[in-house]
Amino acid sequence: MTDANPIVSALDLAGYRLTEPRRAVADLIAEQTGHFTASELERVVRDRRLGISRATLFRALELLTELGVVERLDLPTGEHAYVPCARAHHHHVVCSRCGRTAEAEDCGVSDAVGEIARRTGFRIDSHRLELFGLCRHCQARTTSDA
Amino acid sequence: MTDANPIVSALDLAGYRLTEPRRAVADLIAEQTGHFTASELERVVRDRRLGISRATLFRALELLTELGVVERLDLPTGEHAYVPCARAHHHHVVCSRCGRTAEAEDCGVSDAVGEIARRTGFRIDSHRLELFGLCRHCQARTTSDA
DNA sequence: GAGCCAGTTGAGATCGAGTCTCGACAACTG
DNA sequence: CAGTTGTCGAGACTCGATCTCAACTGGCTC
Repeated sequence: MTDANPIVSALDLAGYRLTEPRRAVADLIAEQTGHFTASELERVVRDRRLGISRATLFRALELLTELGVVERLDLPTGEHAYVPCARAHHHHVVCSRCGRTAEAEDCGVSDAVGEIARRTGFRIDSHRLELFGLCRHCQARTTSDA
Repeated sequence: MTDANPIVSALDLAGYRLTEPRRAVADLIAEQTGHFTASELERVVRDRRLGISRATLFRALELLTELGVVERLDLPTGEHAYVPCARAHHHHVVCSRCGRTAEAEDCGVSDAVGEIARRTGFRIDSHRLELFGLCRHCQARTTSDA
């Protein structure tokens, strides 16, 4: 089987060894539709008896974060979560009901950042914008539910 | 002594007891110029023999966060930090060298957020923008240093 | 000023995410 | 196919944060 999983290819391209555990983690991540926490993955690993240790899981996540194929974000609760994503700079919109995420491009954010830099006198090197709300699907459900 | 410390007044107004430990924590926070982590505060408490337990410190921080007089933010390193701040919605600019923070008002961010909502179809309820860079002071020092 | 009582506190156990160590193992190279 | 070396697994460890529960105290009442 040629690897259909782009995460695996990313590892390969970056010159990392394609080990069994890494493939497994890559597959797990690839099947996530929204954000996920390390402990969620951990549970899946345990349930499916994939035999991947916690250390390896964290190492894989760290590696993939470095490669830019997943991104770490902070939920309003203070939890750390991960989202699979593309390399370019963008922002994440997280559904607080179902956990679905969407990526949003700049949309004028960098203009705002420039304006903030001007007003505060700071030289802004990086920024992080995280958005929380309801996805289309959950909005519809809320209207009919409540 | 009438309490000059606005954090103490905020506690009072919200109907919480003005206990010795809370006053002490409020004072500590009031003297911070930038962001600070819970463990930094913890060290200060220990150094000054204020006799405040960790649990109390965390409880006070939680309470003050709830009241909106401090805000919790996530540093790029993944650490949790706090900044004293006003109640209105705004964003924090953090100097990655010295830790100074500035508050930035909207500056067009909410327009961008609206645009993102439109494009993704999400109903955005809240967002968090954190900016990292160098403050004026550290920019000057960098230029002369390097 | 004394007494009462719910809200708070302190000490320390506990939790839980994440990291580290180190011997064993397996992926790529020639 | 053997060697090199990157990676893995198990489990101890770290450390931020939370919880428990008995003791205490701030603020109200009289």
